[in-house]
Amino acid sequence: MTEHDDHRRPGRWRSGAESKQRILQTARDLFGQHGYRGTTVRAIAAAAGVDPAMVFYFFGTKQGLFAAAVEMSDTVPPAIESIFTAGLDAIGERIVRTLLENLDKSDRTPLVMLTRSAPTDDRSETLLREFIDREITDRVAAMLDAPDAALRAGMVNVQILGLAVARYIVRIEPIASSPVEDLVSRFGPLVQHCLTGPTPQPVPTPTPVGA
Amino acid sequence: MTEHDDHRRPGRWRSGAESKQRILQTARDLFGQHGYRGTTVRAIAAAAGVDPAMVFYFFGTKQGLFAAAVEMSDTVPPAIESIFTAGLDAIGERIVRTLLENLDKSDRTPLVMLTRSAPTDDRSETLLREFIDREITDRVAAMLDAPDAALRAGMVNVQILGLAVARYIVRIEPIASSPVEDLVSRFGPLVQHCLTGPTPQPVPTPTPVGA
DNA sequence: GTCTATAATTAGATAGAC
DNA sequence: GTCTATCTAATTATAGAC
Repeated sequence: MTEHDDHRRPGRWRSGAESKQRILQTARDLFGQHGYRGTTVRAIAAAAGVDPAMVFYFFGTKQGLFAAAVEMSDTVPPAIESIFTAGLDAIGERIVRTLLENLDKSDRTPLVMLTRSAPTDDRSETLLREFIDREITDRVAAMLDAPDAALRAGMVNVQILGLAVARYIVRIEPIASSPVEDLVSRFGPLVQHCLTGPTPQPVPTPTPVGA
Repeated sequence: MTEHDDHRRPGRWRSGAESKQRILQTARDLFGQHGYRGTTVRAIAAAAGVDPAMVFYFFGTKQGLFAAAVEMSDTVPPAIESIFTAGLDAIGERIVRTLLENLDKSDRTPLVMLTRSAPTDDRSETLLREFIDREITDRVAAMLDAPDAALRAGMVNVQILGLAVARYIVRIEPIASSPVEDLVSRFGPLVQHCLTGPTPQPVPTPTPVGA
């Protein structure tokens, strides 16, 4: 809804590419709000102001549309790069801030779309796993040379997923409506500790069972 | 599948309650695996070995069945109590261990069912929010007298949700297949720090923007 | 490129026999 | 209580006119 190029060029560009873009944009919105199974092609078509048949004309199947909507990476890439090029110092803060700032301004981001879709759609589950591995785990693990690099990166994934789910999917308070900076000052150090903190002892307190 | 009372009492108990229980059990399994929208009444009936019509006979609607399956709290209650009755000491460990142990032995727990269903079903989203508030946030916040008690409890929610999603929904490695004790020794102190750690400064490093 | 059918399938839900 | 048959509505997807 934000920045629509509504000046329809009369001649050039045959005019079909415009509909395709509107469909994609709308698809990202709805998939991001209701997930894969919760979003119908008809709903997307209606919201985009086109005929349902056009969706299939452009993207073949619903899955094809979803795939196109997911890999449209017009938001994250440039921001993500700057996280890792600055080294391990204060990287926790940068991860949290970048995550929240990107997700706050548009919940039609791949991370949200996939997180909403994964629970009911097997293909989305795989896509989300791959997305997280490629975009986060691999980069984070590559910066560490500790033997437990994978586990530490996994802990960061837990923070990111937990934050995304609590703030954007389930909307739990006060996480859902806290200012970005508040969450950065809380979760930044936490993420930093996951990556560069000391390795904990196996079981400090065995916690005796029973009464 | 674990403990089925298969000795069908000939006369007493009319014999209908048995089917009802089988349906409920199966419903928890499937809702926990595929979420609300990803599970059909017919699939539940088939897996339970009964006719689809019986499901509606007992529970009226699909939503009714889901509600009944969710509020069947046969797993968590006793374990949850012991977490909070032992005070703030090592509570992080207890929270993480209890969570993982309960979820590991049956992913048909309310937490998983709701977390799988919430992203595509509005009613489940609300139910999950209420469940978390009632079962976790309120109890945790009540133990703290700090002014930021709500935020700290929210941070614990992020840990729990992130752990649940990463391990049971999206199955991200190495979180998905790490032994419980490994995760306890990692996330226990983390959760503890969320609750009893020092309050962080607003913005330690303002992170200058641009090049 | 765009739209009007319409096919093929599937899901939730009901009526009524047994 | 249990099952057969069925209704209704919605969905993905296709064929073909314009």
